[in-house]
Amino acid sequence: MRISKAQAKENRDRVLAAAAKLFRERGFEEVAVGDVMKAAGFTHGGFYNHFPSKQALAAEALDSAWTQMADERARVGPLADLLPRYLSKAARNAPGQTCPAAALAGDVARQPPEVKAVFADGLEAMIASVQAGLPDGADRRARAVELVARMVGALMLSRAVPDDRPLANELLEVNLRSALKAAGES
Amino acid sequence: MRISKAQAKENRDRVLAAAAKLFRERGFEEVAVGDVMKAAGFTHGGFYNHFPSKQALAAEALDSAWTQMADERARVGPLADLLPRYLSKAARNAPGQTCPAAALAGDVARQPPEVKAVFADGLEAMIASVQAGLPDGADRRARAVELVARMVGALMLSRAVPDDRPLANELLEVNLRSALKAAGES
DNA sequence: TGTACATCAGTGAACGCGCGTTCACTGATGTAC
DNA sequence: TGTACATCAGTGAACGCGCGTTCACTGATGTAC
Repeated sequence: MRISKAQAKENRDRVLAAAAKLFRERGFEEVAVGDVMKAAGFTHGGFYNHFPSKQALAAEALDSAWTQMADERARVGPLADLLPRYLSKAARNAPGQTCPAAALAGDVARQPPEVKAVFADGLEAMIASVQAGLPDGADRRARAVELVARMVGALMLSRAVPDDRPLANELLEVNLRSALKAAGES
Repeated sequence: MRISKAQAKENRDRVLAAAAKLFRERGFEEVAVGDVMKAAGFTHGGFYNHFPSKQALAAEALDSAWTQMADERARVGPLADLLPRYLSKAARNAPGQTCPAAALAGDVARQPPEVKAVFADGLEAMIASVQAGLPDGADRRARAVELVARMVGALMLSRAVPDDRPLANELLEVNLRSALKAAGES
């Protein structure tokens, strides 16, 4: 049955949203095209009406995840409000709805250039946004790059450590404290 | 043909070394048991004489990679010598021979608890080693945790960005500079 | 505005392929006597 | 020390399964007149 153009676009967006969530939760390879379509409420066959390949979906879904994260940055506002959310246990336990870098940097490193390019664009935007929230100074860009590396590293490592180890929370807390210090100096 | 016990152990070690390299290069899911055996010079069927499952290999290979990295830390010596190696283009391009955290943290986050435990042990050792190389002070452990998060984050992000973007090197250089500063203060 | 037909989003079966794992087999090593 | 036999590391075919992708089909939507 054919569907209205508006409906088709909405359905495509549902697929993309499901992919953005599932890929961050399980990684590119561990999510099947069928899983994404099922999560969006469809059967798998229709996938290729919207995307030429799974890899193309990966690139678009990554872009979509970055956009979602940029929207949240805009909504939350100041860096001092963002950091405690970014380095929280809640974020740790919800990779599907949080930073694409922390969820997918390892996977993206093994993806083709097109996917890496999308990743880099989103990361540049994140760095620029963090930079805008830092106190003035000649090395503000450098401080932003450092802070982003630390945020992403801390969240990733915390997720790779078993929940019940003190280290899992230590990574978040220690880095949050010093990140707030970096964001607060003026 | 049966093989001598010494030879069998040596063969097992060869499989483990191949796995430690391949898993870091391509991730757990993207490497087949057959790939590992072939890289070690065997056919795939004999794998189960040495390991009960691919997952068990993943845990052992991760442990092996951490040991290899700890050996290198011991060999290189002072933190000020280690940091320029860790955050180098050479390291960026050789995930199979460098830090397991930077190569596999994303994958490990989705692995069962046994694998996460091995990861956490290696990470604790790395933190302790970095801590020992830092200037004295009450918050030395915290500074070590921060530094490790930044090192791992910077290397991972650099690998996820296309080689030809300035950001790929900026991540390494900026973080190296400030890491050396953190290591040098006394 | 109404009619006839082309379009195309979604369905579900089917494809070829590579994966993790199993198995029967081989023959040198290890061991019981 | 020598002999007979059990052991077991390595081989390569085979297994069942899930994957990405293709395809014939359906029927409501879009469009030409």
